[in-house]
Amino acid sequence: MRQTDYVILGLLSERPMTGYQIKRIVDLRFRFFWSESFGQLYPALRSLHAAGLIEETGADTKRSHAQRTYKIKQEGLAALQGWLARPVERESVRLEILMKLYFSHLTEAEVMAGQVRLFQEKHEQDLAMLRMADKELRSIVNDDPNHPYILQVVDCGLKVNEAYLKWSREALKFLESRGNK
Amino acid sequence: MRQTDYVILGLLSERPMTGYQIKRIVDLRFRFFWSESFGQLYPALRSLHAAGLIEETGADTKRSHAQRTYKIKQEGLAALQGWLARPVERESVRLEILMKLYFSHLTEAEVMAGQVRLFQEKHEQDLAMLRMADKELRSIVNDDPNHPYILQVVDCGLKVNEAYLKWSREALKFLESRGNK
DNA sequence: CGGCGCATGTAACTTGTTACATGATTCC
DNA sequence: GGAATCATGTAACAAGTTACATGCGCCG
Repeated sequence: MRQTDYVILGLLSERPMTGYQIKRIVDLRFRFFWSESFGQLYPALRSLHAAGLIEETGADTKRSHAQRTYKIKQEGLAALQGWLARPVERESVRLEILMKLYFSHLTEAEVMAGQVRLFQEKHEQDLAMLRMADKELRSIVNDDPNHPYILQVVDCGLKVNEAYLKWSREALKFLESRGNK
Repeated sequence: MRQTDYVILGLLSERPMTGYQIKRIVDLRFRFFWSESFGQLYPALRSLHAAGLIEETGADTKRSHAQRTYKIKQEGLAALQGWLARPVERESVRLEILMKLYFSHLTEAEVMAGQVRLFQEKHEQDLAMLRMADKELRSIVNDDPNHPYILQVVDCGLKVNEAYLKWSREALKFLESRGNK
């Protein structure tokens, strides 16, 4: 069982879904701390099905590219709960921008400023999306037992992205002052 | 050329080094935003050598497990500078703790609090190391043209880890209040 | 009827980790 | 001479991406 398997089980614990829907949700909601590709998702769904942790609901599973909606089974939920209780194994972060910046005395400050501006734009977008999610969730926080937990996740995103943006502004100020020399 | 190749070129641009020393530096200084394993490093050193971007300095390269000290060549420096100027391609973050938290209405709040405490401890360590690096660098900021840039990198680490810790405290407060119910 | 969005799937490839084997050097 | 640390290397595996092929259903 890989991390991908547990992400799938988690999302299926909310409601039955297709692989495509899972991918959409990961891209939208988990964007700032996770990613999955179809190349991981579809094989993982097959193997979870083969392992009896999820089942297919609905009709025509015969056609080759028919829509497949999966539903979590008791066994799947148990596996998910086991994972939730086990300590985190892999926390991976790779920020190419920081590696570049580390060596950027070898290049023009103005070039590096361009890199930081792109970084800043990306995280401004993330922050905007997180603020929207936060606002919406707060208005329906009591509708579902998992909403308060999701708010915590969003809050981490808010804080980290605010830190990124604050840093971007300062780094840009520094690089721009260098560029003028 | 992969990301690993450029990290190696970057470190060799400071001074000649062995693969082992590169690994040590990545583990210590880049810890909070990067990682490399020996399984990547040694083959990468070979291929950079074969490509003529780095050269071996020193004597006995005949023995099988002899120490190999590599030095960057002009071509290597040019390749590195090219990479620095190209836009960032891959920015990857995977925070298992947030994925777990997202689904943690399915488990005991006290269990999840344990996960957050581990996260908190890890980032307290990172922050302590970053604060030390910051202090030391500030005292010798004019000794080397790359020090001001490295300070920027450290500053990003400081801000992000402070955000993580602030979040951890709040998330713990939330989870502990849930646990008592 | 053409394009778009939904949808599934896989093969080739790249990337990264782990475990292991080996050997050199230093210091007690 | 034994332990720790420095040091190199690889093979097997695991994880992840990309590019491509297929096909459905809806809307204009």
